[in-house]
Amino acid sequence: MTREAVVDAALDLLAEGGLEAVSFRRVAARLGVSGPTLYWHVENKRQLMDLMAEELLRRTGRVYAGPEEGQPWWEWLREDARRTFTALVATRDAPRVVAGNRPSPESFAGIERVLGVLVAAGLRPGEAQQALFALGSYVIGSAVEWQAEADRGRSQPPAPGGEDPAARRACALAGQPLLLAAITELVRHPHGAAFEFGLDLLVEGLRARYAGEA
Amino acid sequence: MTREAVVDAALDLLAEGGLEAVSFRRVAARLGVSGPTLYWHVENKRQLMDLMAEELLRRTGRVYAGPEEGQPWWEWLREDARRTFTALVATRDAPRVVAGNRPSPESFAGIERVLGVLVAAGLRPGEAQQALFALGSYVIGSAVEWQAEADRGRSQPPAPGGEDPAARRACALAGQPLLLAAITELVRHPHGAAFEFGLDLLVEGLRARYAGEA
DNA sequence: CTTGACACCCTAACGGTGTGAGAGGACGGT
DNA sequence: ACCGTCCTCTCACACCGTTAGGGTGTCAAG
Repeated sequence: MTREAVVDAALDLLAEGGLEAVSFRRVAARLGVSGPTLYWHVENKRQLMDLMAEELLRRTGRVYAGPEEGQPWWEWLREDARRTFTALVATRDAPRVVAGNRPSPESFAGIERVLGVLVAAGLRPGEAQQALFALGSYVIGSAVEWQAEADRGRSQPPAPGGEDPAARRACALAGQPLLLAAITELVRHPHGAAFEFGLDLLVEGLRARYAGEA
Repeated sequence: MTREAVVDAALDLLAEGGLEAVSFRRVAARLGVSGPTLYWHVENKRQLMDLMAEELLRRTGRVYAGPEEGQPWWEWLREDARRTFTALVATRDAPRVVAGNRPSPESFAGIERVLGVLVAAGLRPGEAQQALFALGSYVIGSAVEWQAEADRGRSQPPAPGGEDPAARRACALAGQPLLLAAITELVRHPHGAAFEFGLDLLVEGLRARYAGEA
């Protein structure tokens, strides 16, 4: 009955039933423990959420680990963002849990390492931090938006216009030809294409701005 | 006692006490009405949140209005994102309310107009939509992150290290010299600088990619 | 003038939530 | 044998979203 076990149980509940399924009583029940007992291991619900966010980020696979041998820093930034995004989108409501959680003191060392890489590439420390902030904001913003759309699709599938999805879209978007064209164009792409588009803008912008100074 | 009044009261409560201060009973009390009465005007709490998000976006000042005469599309994109960001950051918890709300059907017309502008600039409809998605995700992601930090500063000001903020930072970040350098560098900038950095990357990336084809 | 329909509001209540207070059991050191 | 510390319990509070059902008022039709 450690604090880790509590966080694990909470994350299990999150994966199964979404954010609203995570309650103190339910987490306790899953551990064979009754309600307020959790207050011995965890200070707050807020703190539990923070711990969950931290653990979720840790499970995305060695975030802030640093680039591999011979890998350009921009490629590494891109891949790290991509991995975080897919991991967040994979488990239900994970983006909403992670959103707005400042890295814990123990993550500072990792951030420090990444800043080191970027500073070695020619960025000033402030620029490096801004770049990290921009990438992080974009990743979690995209993940939140993405999951919200997934939830919507799960709750209101009864749309008029028949069974064919294309026909339904055409019916719903009558009068907005460009939106219709955009969506039918995007439907052919893999699911993460919209995310990749902005990611490419950010990373390539960084590369164009700072590459070659290392 | 219209639905608009309910949403207005809810937004007042949000501005005063944050998201957790917005409850059906409190909104009703502010309107001189008792609890479940709201169910006559509003279907759900979820729907109330959606309406609040919609109204919040509307109050950012004519979003999706279209560029002004002689204004390049990229400048207009940038300014629109900036206005939305500052408006969201201005009222407490507004980012969390807005995050993950798909534009209502009535906003489709506005989106259609923006897509028209971008398509006229040479983007394909799918690209235009991806650009809008990227900008929107970045804006709300930044706003959420930003406000979360503001909340944190409000809740845990008792930090060790004395009164001087700089000394406190130096104490807290001992061992992370680059982070310390980054923060002391950023403290001199206006508060929106970190947001502006990523916004510039996105907008300039779009401009470099598609300008001149119009 | 009466009657009925409808819009709007009420109270009572249910099950759930986060959280606090205090009691009690297990266990190791003195 | 006693104490203190860890851990869990029960009980209780105040609040939450939501449902059910019973009222008022206004207003049109008979």
